[in-house]
This record gives sequence, C-alpha cells and structure tokens, in this order.
Amino acid sequence: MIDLFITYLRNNASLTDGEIDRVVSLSTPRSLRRNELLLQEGQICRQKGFILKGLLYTAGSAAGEDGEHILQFSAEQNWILDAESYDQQIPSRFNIAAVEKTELLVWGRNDFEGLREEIPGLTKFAQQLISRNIYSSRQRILAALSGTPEEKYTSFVRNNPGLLQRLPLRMIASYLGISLKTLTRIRHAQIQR
Amino acid sequence: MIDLFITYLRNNASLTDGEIDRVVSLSTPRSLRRNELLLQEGQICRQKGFILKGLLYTAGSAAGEDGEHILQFSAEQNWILDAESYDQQIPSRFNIAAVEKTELLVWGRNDFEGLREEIPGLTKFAQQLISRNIYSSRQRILAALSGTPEEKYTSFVRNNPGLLQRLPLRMIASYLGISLKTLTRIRHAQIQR
DNA sequence: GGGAAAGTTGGTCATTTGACCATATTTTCC
DNA sequence: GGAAAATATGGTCAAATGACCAACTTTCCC
Repeated sequence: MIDLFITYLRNNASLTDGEIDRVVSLSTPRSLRRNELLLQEGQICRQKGFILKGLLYTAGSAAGEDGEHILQFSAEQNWILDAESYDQQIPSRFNIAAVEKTELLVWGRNDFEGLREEIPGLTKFAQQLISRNIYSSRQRILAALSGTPEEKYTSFVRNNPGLLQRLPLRMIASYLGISLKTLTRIRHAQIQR
Repeated sequence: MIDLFITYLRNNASLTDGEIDRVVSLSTPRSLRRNELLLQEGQICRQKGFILKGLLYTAGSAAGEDGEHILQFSAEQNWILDAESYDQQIPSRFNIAAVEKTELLVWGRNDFEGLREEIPGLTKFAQQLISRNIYSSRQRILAALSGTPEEKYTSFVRNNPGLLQRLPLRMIASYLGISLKTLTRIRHAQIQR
C-alpha cells in the first residue's frame, strides 16, 4: 500500500530515491473508519496526512451560521490537513472526517518540518501544492457563485468523475450549497432525457 | 506615501530597518486610474504589488461560463497579485483592475524573489500571508454557500466596513453571486426598518 | 457647462427554490 | 436475521429570485 505513496512522489516531486526513503521512514500508517474524524473543530492540527485509499471531507460553518457546509472532498493521492491550523498551531475551524474507510500516511508536524529543512526539493514541492491549492479555491468560489443549481451539479459530476458513486447525495448538496430536494429534482429531470 | 508601506512592514513583519530599506529600494511606484487593468486575463503576472491607497478587484469566470464574477476586493495595506500566475509564470485566468484611483508599489518578480533569498524574515512573512489567504478563501467559500442573499449582504457590510461606500452596487452583487435586482430589493427592505 | 455614459431603482411575471411533511428504500449494526 | 437508523424520493405551497424593460439619478469627461 505504501508503494502508492512512493510512486506518487516519484511522479510528482523531484526527489532522489534516498530522499523518498527518508520521507517514508518518518511516516505512520493510520486508518479511519467511515465517519471517523481526523480533525475536529477546535483541535489543533498537528499532523500532515497523505491519502492512500479512501475519501475524506472537510466541513465548516460560516461565522454565526448554524449549518455546516462541505468545503472540500479529498480522495486518494492527495494530502490532507488544515493549513491554517497546522501552520499557526491555532484551533481549527473545520472538521475533517472520512466518507468511507480510509487509509492514510501521517507525519507529525515536527518530523515533517524537519524533513523540509533537510530536503530542499520537498519544500519546493510543498510550495507547488500550495499554489495549486490557492487556484482550486478560486475555482471553487467561482463555481459557488456562478450558474444555476443544475449547472453546478453537472459541472461537479464532470469535474469529479467517480466521486458521485461514493458520496451520499446530501453531501453533494451541501458541497454545492443547494438543498437535497433541489438535487433530487435535478437528477430526476436528467433521467427523463 | 511610501511611509505607509514602511509602517506596515514595521508593524507586521519582523524585519530590521536595514532590511526594510532594502525592500523599499527595489520597489517602483505605480498608479492606476479608475477601471485601469493591473493584470489582464491571459497575461503572465510578473510583479507583486502593495496597495498604498485605493481599491482593486479580481474577477474571473468559471470554466465554460459567460459572465464574470468578482472574487476579491483588495484595499490599501494589502498585497496584490495572481499567485498562481506569478508562481508558475503561466497565463492568468483573472483580471485585476482598479475600482478607484489607486497607488501601488510594485516589485518585479526577479527582484522580489531575490529579496526573499536575501532576507529570511521576508520569506517567513510571505508564508504567513499565504496561510491567511488560504483561510480567507475558505471563509469566502462558506459565505458563498451559506445563507440567503440578505444574510450575505449584511454579513458583507459587517465584515467590510467602509467598502460599501466605495463600490458600485453591481460589483457587490457580483461578489455575492446575486442579481443586482435582488440587492436593490434587500436594501430597500432594510431602509424600511 | 453640457452631453453621454454609468449607476440605481422600479414594475411585472414566470420559474425556481426551500420548507415541511410523509413515505419508500437502502444500509448499518447488534 | 431483523430492528433501527440513514438515505433518497415525492407532494404541496408560499416565498424569493432572476429576466426583461423602462425611468430616473448621478457621475464622468471633453
């Protein structure tokens, strides 16, 4: 299973095999059951994770709001953490939990930051990830602002192939910012065609 | 005017006066007229800016959409750039333009990256800014997903005191993802009370 | 100063959305 | 296996929203 991570690093980062070994050597496997929390609102994020298999979601609520919305889904071959809480070691405002049984590698913050000092290529790689992260956040904002619920849904399905089957519809509705009822209606209408 | 920047650095970054001088020495003043573009979609972002006075907005359109939406407003005492385009030197997907007459300091990318290598405290400071940026993006996503148009508007006014007077309503509507008509209605209803 | 453009408000109407409630179906877990 | 919970669909209705069009006001710029 850990090979998935090694392959990922080989393909995406510019690290030597020795450096990769070093990164792997400080990781700890962890597994989450369905609905199990990786990080709870109010806790401080003390570790960085990489998803080997499975699916997580990050959820939070707007200031003064009651309901939670899903901000992000993170599937295998992705890193997972609350950047704000991790970087500044302040309580997180978000929950991160497993949609389905999930296998992770995790690194304690000290270990990982040590690795970054030790391996410049890792810092550079992390930088790229942040840049992509910022970009996808912006796309997400645009998607939330633009279009009808139906357009949002079809665009979600198009951009996240395979995810539809793994998610309860209520989570998709939450992610899109529409009611479950509306989502049902949309799907019903699309089947007709 | 440049003192605004020096004061800002003194209060927010951990730099010596000498380092601050160094940063200032590589900056160039620039001024934008109302509606003038700082960065156009398709161009590569080659500089980093700091707003001394004025107000800018960043706008873009979702993939395959026709209309533009405003992603962000940036007022004085803030940095401005398209991080994705700047970091990777790829064409920007966004427009950045002035809402009103704006005074900036700008740094060419090479100059600024040179400063970052020269001054570790600057890199650390930049890192903090990114972390905050990620956080505010998430807040923005939540705000876009949660609540009625009226809640979005009142929360916008609350969180951005003073901005209301400086922005055309159609920009606020675009930022909130609602129609201008709806925004007018909300305002009308609130005056009644 | 004055003409043109930009910005704002208003009216009407068809459509969509969400709220609430009930019911059917699937999944979970003991 | 079977009860209980979670998930999905359906019906109805009132309310909110956006589209379209027109009028009015303010601002800009020559």
